[in-house]
Amino acid sequence: MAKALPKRSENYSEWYNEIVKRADLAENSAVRGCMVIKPYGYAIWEKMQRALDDMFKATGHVNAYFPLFVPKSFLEKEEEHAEGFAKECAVVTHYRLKTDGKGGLMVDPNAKLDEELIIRPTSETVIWNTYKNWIQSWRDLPLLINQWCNIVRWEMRTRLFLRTTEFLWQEGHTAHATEQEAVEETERMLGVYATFAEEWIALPVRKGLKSPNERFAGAVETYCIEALMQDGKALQSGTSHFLGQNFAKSFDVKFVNKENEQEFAWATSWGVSTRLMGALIMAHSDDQGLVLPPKLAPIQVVIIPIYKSPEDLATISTKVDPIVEELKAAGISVKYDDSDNQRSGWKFAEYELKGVPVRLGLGMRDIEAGTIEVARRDNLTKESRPIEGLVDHIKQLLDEIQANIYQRALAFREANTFRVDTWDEFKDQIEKGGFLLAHWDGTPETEEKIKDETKATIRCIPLDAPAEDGECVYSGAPSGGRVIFARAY
RNA sequence: CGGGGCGUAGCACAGCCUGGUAGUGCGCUCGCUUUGGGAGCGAGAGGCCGCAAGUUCGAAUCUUGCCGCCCCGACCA
Repeated sequence: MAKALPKRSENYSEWYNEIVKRADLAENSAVRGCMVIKPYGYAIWEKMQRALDDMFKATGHVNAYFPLFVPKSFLEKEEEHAEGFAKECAVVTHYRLKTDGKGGLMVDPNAKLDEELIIRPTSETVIWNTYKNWIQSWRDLPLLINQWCNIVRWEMRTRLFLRTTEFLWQEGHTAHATEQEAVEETERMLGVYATFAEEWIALPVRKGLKSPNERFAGAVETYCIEALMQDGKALQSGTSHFLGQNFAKSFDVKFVNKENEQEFAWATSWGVSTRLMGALIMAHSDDQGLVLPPKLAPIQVVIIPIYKSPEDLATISTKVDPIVEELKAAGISVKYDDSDNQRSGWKFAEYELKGVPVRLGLGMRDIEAGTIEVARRDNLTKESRPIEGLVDHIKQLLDEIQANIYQRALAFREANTFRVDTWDEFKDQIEKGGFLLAHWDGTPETEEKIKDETKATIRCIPLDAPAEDGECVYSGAPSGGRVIFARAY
């Protein structure tokens, strides 16, 4: 018997790593900090990409592609941006190798680049350098572009999907004629991310603003969605930045407005990454493995035959084939696993590990009775029901599972969101995890001290927070509303 | 870059302290029996014990150096 997964409650981090590995999502590569996304994991990512891309298109965006390399001089143009990213950049300094005469290779010292190239940690600079040529008049605006690509951030420590040296993401970069339009775009895309998280990943998120400390380097305002994982830690799942005119000024992107005046363009940028895969895994999975929301499952329904002889299998297959066809015709992705190299019990466990939302089991006993076994991954229940009307039932069931895992995650978050009013309560509760709603005096100093003492950061200032007078949980200074504190990934 | 740990079969590990023929489980191959929740029994195949030097009659084991990986911190989506 294969080794059981570590228990979620005992060693969350090991449990997470095992699921990633055993469900065939990804593995560490031989390259430092980089990950190999395996076909099954990539299939889920592709579904995310497709859904997001449709949402971007529906909001007027188009895709394009910009270079991987950022000349150093580009990166240094926006001062805060440069400072924020300087510490985590991979730098290309040479363009050629040569043989060293001992069977190895060495960097050719004669092939030093005049200007170093940074492997993009994000593309604001390359893109705004290009936008300079694309934007002349208010008629060129808004410019609504997205790119799907890889980026590199040289982090000290990495974790599969949550933080890898290289990762996949999309980054939207838009230019607008007015501040208001840009702010609206920033908020619109935050809304798109929240909708995607909730409707597709079944992940409830809190929308909010980052505190100045946590703001994106070079942004005027950073909006984010924050989710709560099952171990009580927060995961920043997407960000949308209002960049003001910072990049337009740095890259001299001016347009002539309707009043015939020169004006700097207003910018936004927004991104989500393969980190969403980490969110998906951590939010829903259990001690049996991954739990996939039906909308993102590469295989929504798996059918497993239970048989003793090849003759039985043939009989079962005759019964299964039309079911497969009907499910496909209904737009449901289905796999009939009639492979003969594993026993049915093994297959049950395997597809549970991989998070397949619905499993159908069909054996000779069912054939005599005209029934089929329907098992749900989300709550691990199963029932025997007539084959009659199966497809409609499954359609409904998939919707129900999607809704159920969302509700479950929401209930978890609500049960782990606490209003905290004293510093003692704060210190006590932060050890147990969860979102802490507390008053904050609005100063970076207080935020920093809280972080030093408890490792908790302000995840966001919620957009829907009601105004509420109170006293800062740390300093006692007056505060106009509660913010969300948590320990974060 | 600091603090800890680990490199032995495809994978997970024991053996090391106290030097003496290379082990276990999973997986793999073959056979028989099984098959409604990760099958059982039997027989096999598979190793430069991370690399290098040293000590010794003899090193997986002791010593030194190097390389690699993991965990914890600093960094961070």
